Amino acid sequence: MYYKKLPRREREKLRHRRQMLAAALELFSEKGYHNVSMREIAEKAEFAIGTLYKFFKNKEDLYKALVMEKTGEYHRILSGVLSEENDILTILEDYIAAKARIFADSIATMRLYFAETRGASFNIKAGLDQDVRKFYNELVEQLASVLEKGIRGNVLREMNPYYLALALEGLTNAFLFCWLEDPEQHPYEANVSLITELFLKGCLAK
Amino acid sequence: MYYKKLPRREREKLRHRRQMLAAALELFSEKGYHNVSMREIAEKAEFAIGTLYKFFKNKEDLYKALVMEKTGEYHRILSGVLSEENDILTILEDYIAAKARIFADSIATMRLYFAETRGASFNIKAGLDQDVRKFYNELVEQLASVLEKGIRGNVLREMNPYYLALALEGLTNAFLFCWLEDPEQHPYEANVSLITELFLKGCLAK
DNA sequence: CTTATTTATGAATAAAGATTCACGTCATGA
DNA sequence: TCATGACGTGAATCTTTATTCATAAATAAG
Repeated sequence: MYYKKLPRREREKLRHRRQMLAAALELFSEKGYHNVSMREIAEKAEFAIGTLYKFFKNKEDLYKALVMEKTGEYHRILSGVLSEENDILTILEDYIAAKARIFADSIATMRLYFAETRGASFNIKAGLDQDVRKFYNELVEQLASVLEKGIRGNVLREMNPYYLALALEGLTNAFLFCWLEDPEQHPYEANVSLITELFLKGCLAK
Repeated sequence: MYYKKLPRREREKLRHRRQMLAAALELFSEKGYHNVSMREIAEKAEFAIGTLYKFFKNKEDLYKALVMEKTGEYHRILSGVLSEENDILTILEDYIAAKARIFADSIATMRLYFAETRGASFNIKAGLDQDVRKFYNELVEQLASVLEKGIRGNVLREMNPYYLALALEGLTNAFLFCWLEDPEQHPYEANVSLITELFLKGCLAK
């Protein structure tokens, strides 16, 4: 384990950095990029403004670091699920459930994540935009290739796998948004099987 | 026709107001609320800043007027489709297609609309948020009640109609977003039937 | 203990942008 | 033609932040 080797000073520095990012996450996800000031972040993290600037070149840099870090985590998990050796249907259910778990773990991150990937990425000038999109597109592509395998194996019917992936994303996201707005009224976990069913069999009677 | 009765002065005033809103729409939808200045809007509309403030109390007021106006239009159309006397399947296809048409008509408005309803509404402090959400929720409820009719008529299978409406929204929105990002690569119109099929029959083989 | 180095601080600076308002300009009616 | 009120103007003001930097505190090295 690398971090054990690091001298105390270094470890502290990393911890401070994490604290700053945690404070920033909470604020950004609640109020959005432009409605949060560096002063606010500094106060919440219990550091001086100047200290923030020792760690991050500027506000955009801080934001980018935050989003990239969280996006990376998120995608690593989902990508892992999609790489399992299970059969398609199991993978799909796992994927849908994994999304639920990630959301449950950290609503704040999710808000941020969606603001970036789904909102027309108005929050920030440029640059980040591209990087996050890349992550997201990779995930959709990976999902598409899993679905394609299902199609080739005659488990799923013949259709454009990319669009199918898109559909699944749209479906799950709709429920996740709904859940975000009113967590106890619309629990996502409870709907995992509904989503799976709907995706596989549609809503037509019989 | 009311506007004919209005004295010329009044009509001009209304036209000016529209011009300002049009300029604002273009800018906001392209760069987002916080990255557009009142000066910019004034210049684009070819008025002085002071004039803008004669029409709108402040920036937020202008934004709100804009979003509410466009949201109203959008929902009036979709609500109309949902109120037709046709059978469920026809209504559904019409609905999906109507969404396509609206999007095609004005990408700018759509960006704005989604930034408000789907992005966690970071763009603006409050107030608007609620009003727009209300519009959106009404629409989903209306869609749900149409779907419910379909369920009662045994055309669709037994399930929570609200969640079904949610699913359809998610599905269509995913494709619309995709189209927004790359209009010629992923034409939405071309996918209307794919969406309908998928929604009704799912993707399971046989 | 002294010096050097690294890290933390927050008052001061600078820039951006929202909002105001005292003043022109134009149309209307007497 | 002149008076009046509605409309339009944009320089000046007022706020709000992002960002810098001289200084202090903490830590490590000798």
